[in-house]
Amino acid sequence: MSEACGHHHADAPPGAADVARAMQDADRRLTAEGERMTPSRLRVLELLLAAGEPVKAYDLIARFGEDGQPAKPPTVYRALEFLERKGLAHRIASISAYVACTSGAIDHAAAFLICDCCGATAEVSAPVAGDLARAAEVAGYAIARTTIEAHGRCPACQ
Amino acid sequence: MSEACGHHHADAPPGAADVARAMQDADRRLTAEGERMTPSRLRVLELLLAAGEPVKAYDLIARFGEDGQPAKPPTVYRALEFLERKGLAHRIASISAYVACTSGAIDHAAAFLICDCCGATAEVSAPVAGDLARAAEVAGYAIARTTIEAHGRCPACQ
DNA sequence: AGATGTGGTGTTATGAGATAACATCACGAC
DNA sequence: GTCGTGATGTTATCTCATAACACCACATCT
Repeated sequence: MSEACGHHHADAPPGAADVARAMQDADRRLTAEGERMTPSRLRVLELLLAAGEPVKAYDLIARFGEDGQPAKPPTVYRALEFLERKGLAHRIASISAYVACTSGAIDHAAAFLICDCCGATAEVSAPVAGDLARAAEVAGYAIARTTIEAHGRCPACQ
Repeated sequence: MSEACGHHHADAPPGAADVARAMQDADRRLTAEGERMTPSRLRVLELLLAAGEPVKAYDLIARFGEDGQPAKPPTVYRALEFLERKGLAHRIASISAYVACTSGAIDHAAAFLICDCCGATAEVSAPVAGDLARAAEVAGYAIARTTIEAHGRCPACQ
């Protein structure tokens, strides 16, 4: 996740208690909606939450087994697709990575600030809806979803 | 480039004269800047301009030779990197495709409206700079470049 | 002219990201 | 209990992108 600035310094990852709480919240919410929070889906969510920063799919695959056994790619990609569909995770296209959603809102258009130095990301909720929606209206497009990713340096890396 | 809507209808591609003119403009401008507009670079630019919509890298590779001979991947990826660096092309991360720049401005932050049905795209210039810049400032991030891509349906596909 | 530095190209090979296809399984509804 | 639906396991493959290294073109300096 890091680049040429020489000093690596990711955010402190969330503690195990935070991860467990977020997982329980998600589990309860989705189960109430009639969705199936299966072990694979919970495990991928756990890995994303524990990382606290964007993670590559193949890193998830490698970390999947408790005992160091990797998962098969479709196992993880299917879980990611589910989590993304349910608003628990986001794909960051510009770096081909995935991150747990840190916004309380569901069904939200997310935007990301991504540090090219240390890999930290900040999720900011839909700061651009107004402008972009206006541009789309002028052009006659009906927008279904957006990918908004800003790259640069986080406060610590400047 | 198209999806499940059943009716395929890309924009009419630009005519050969338009392509030739755009290539000459780019050639003159960059040559004046001391850059080398080599045959590979011109060819990739030509393919992008002629397509008039986002093109996958391996489609460019396949179409590269006049006689149907494909290029080697690095040839095309190097040209794309150059064209993107010079503001003549953009990568659209959410669909892993490349498109010729249709904005007159150089050094601009581009945003795209992408039709998931027919693959048409509209480049709109940095409609979001204000909002996103504000969010970045609040979070303390120094932004260097942005990826802004909105997916949905173009007027013709609705 | 000859030396040399920089940037571009050709080529081989491989790494990284993602999905197709098909068999099997779990579970609720009827 | 059988049937449909959605999840999973498994194999294989496809797509996207780059590393590494040799060689070449061209400008510049002496």
